[in-house]
Amino acid sequence: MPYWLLKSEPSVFSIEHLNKLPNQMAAWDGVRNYQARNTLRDDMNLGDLAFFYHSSCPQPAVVGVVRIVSEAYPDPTATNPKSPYFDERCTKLNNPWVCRDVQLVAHYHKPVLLSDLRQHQAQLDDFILLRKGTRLSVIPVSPKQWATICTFAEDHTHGTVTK
DNA sequence: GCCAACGTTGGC
DNA sequence: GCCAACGTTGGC
Repeated sequence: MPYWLLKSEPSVFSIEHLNKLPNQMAAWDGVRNYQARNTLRDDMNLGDLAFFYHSSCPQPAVVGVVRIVSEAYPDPTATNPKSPYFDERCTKLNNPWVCRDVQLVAHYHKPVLLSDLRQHQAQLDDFILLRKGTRLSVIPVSPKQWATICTFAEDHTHGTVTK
C-alpha cells in the first residue's frame, strides 16, 4: 500500500479547516504542477493514506493524516473564473487538472515539525520532502518512512489511524 | 523580505 | 530542441 504527503499552505487551507467541514471531507484541488498531477491521478489508489503537511508558514510540519476517498476527477477550480486556481487555458471538455476527495483520519495534537524530520533524516532514507529545492506538492512516502513518521506522532494524536 | 531552486514559457 | 527569462515555491 503506497503512502503520500500532501502539502497545503495553512493560510489557504489548513487541517483545522478540514476538521470543520461536514464529514471532515474536502476536494484536494488546485494542483497545478504536472508531476504532482500525475501522481494524484495515476499513482494514488482509493483508500490510500496521506500525511497532511503545512508549508509556507511559521512552523512547517506534518499535522495529520487523510484518506483518499475518491478517484481522480476533473478539478472544477480550473474552469471556474472566480477561483484563484482558474486556468484560462482550460475548458470543461479539455481540463488537464484533477483533484481527489480526502477525509480527515488523524489530527495530530502536536505536529511533527520539519525540523524534527531533518533531525531524523538518517532514518528517513532519501525522503523527497527533505531534498533541497523540492517543490512537489504531492509526494510519495515509502512504508518505512510512513512508519517512522508515525512513531514521531505517537502519543500526540487524537483520533485513530486505521490501515 | 530574501533568495535558492525549480518549472514553465516562448523566441529562435 | 535549446535555453534565457520569468514566475513560483517555500524555508529561513
